[in-house]
Amino acid sequence: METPLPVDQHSAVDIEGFEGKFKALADQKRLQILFELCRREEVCVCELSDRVGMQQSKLSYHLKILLDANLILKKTKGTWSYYSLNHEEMNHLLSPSLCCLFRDQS
Amino acid sequence: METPLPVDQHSAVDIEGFEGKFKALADQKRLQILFELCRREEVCVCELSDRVGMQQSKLSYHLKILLDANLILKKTKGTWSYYSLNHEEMNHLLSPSLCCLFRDQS
DNA sequence: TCCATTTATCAAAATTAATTGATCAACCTC
DNA sequence: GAGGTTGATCAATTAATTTTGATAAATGGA
Repeated sequence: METPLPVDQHSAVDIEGFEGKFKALADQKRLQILFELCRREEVCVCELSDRVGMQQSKLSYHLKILLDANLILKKTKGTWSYYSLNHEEMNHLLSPSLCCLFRDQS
Repeated sequence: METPLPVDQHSAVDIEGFEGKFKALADQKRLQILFELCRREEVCVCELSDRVGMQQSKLSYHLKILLDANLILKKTKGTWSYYSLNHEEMNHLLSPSLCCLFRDQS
């Protein structure tokens, strides 16, 4: 049996939110997706599927995780879904040097 | 069957290394540990165990993951192990605003 | 030496996450 | 409306991670 959680209000609140974001980043395939999204403006699922060599259902699974973590954004046009990087969120999370990996070099 | 991996040399190399670091960050208990380590210089396992309310074997398991990811440092004195935050690595990884969560406010 | 303390590690069980192939809903064109 | 396309979701399987309690190694003190 463990003693109850430590009780730093501040940490409890903030840390919970970050777990999800780091979980989303903690996967090579999802990093690959983010890296790819960086290099294009908006990409539809079928194009992304080609680019990263991942079957559609698997890709949708990972995109959902990234979307739930608010690391990417989604725009729907008819049957198509276009995904893009949430630069603001990424920059808020990662160091400037790391951001470069996930942002256009220009 | 999936097509082979996408072939951006640069991404492949860099991304692989970050997966491990983000994996280490992707857990509430480990974020708690990091947060706690921030507020002290060097902390031994038994003190940390009290502070975060986690049994010793579990804590050692998580400390090892953080250590393997190079996010924390370890110093041994006799039977005691003292852990501390690897500020350099954390700062290299996280945004300045996020670093603050894991660094002394001074 | 004997005993208590600190910490790491192990194997088993429990929990959580990822993959797969199939299906479904929405939309578009003819 | 029929048929094709896009993309989300589902259930079942597989894989990976975490938890647990026990044990072991190393140290220090009586």
